[in-house]
Amino acid sequence: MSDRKTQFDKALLGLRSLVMSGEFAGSARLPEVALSERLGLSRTPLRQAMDHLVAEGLLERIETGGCRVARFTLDDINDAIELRGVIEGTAVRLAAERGADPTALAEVERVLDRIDAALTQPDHIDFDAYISENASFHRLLAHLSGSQLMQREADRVSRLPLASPSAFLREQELIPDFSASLLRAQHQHRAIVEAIRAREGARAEHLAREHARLARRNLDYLANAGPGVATRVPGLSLLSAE
Amino acid sequence: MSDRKTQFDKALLGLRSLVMSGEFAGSARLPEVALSERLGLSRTPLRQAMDHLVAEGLLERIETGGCRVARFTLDDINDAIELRGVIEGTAVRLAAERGADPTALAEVERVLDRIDAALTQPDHIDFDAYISENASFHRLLAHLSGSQLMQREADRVSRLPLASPSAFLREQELIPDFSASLLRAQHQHRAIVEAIRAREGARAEHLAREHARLARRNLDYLANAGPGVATRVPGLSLLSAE
DNA sequence: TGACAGAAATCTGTATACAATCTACGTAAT
DNA sequence: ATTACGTAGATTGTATACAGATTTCTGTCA
Repeated sequence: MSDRKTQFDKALLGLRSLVMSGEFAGSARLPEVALSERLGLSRTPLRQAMDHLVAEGLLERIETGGCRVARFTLDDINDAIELRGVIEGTAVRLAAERGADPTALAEVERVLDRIDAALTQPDHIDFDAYISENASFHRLLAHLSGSQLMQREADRVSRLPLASPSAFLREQELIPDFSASLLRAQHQHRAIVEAIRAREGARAEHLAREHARLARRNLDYLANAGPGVATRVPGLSLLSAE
Repeated sequence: MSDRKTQFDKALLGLRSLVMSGEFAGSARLPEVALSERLGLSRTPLRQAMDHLVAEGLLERIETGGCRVARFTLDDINDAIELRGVIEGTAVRLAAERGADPTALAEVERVLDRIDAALTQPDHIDFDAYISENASFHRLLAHLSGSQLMQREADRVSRLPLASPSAFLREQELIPDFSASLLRAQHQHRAIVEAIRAREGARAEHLAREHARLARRNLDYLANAGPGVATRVPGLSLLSAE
């Protein structure tokens, strides 16, 4: 079965969340024995997980051996978001150019309907639903290209630290005009799908790029919102002062 | 020292070249013990290397355990080349928009001069020099953006199977009009740098995308050139019939 | 007091041992 | 003949042991 939890999976999830929590955010080396004991497994799967996170960019190798938590500037994260926009943009352009599978398109629109439902309840936006459906939308979007590679790379770039489409969605109460921004985002969602249907590749690409920029606004705001916020947004503590 | 050859490095290089040679191209599982003995190391660094090649896309995991050599369609490789064009295009666009470091720009132009020198000798094109300088050019190009992330990702996408800027350069004698194509490529190189200097981001981006398309032409030709060629071009034997 | 050398302790990279799982083959039943 | 099943062998995932390198600590000397 593919959903069998292996020790490596445990190590990966556990280590990632430990790192994102900021507990090891200094530039010290990650101690393998201590971590493996803490996670309840041996060094072998832990080191596997460390390799994986180095590839993801969350950790960086130390010349003399071992890893440390990587540090990011605001520019780094903005670049990562930009790159996500570019790759998602390419996926939707290819979907438009090559023609998307109607079944997949229909499924995307069902997701968009559910997002509408989450947003249009007056006085009560269902944030949890939005977050989960938004993630689905972005996953399905890459799928529309019909290219396994695009799907994989879009997925990958979303895992870059703080570049995910959902990175800042949990911080509703911290960001001003947040629900207005969600409505704008959903409008862009619709426009992207419309462009794909109309085989307007360039338009779809530009829309996807612009869509990613919404995350930059939120990031910039949170980064300047003072130190108290850093501890509440997972991963934000990895931001170095420049 | 960072140039200390570790067992993992040996495993990575050895395994990659074994896989690219096509010897294991069937869909059978890669036997770890046999491979580790053959490469003269233990299973630990070998498995590390396998993880790395899975992330690179050269191997794929098997549900029930272990890895096999991934198989590619022509479409897969064309997508990889397209993606390389997109990412290199983004890097040069950012370089143009943000302004490239003059020192780095000067170095890029020195490389271009050396490519000219390799190409303009009548009756004798220095292919080896071209290959090496071309690789330098592409590496430096990503560097111009000033973004570490772009550099890393451009590097990464060049390692996708058969998507590297140099993937088909060694097959000069197999491809018709090859030297003409090299001249065209160099013309595009110059234009890209010119666009960066002029801060013409969109132009730089489009040029880089178009530049990547040159590789697609070569790929399409080699893929249809019959079975004899597959054994001569490293990695081409991984192409599945569709 | 500060710098430096050397030794002790710690830690990583690698090899190997082990257990759970998968694969393959052979046997039996339909 | 073909399918189901069970067992034996092989193979992976994981833990642990070990050696070399690195960091840290301590004591000495300037």
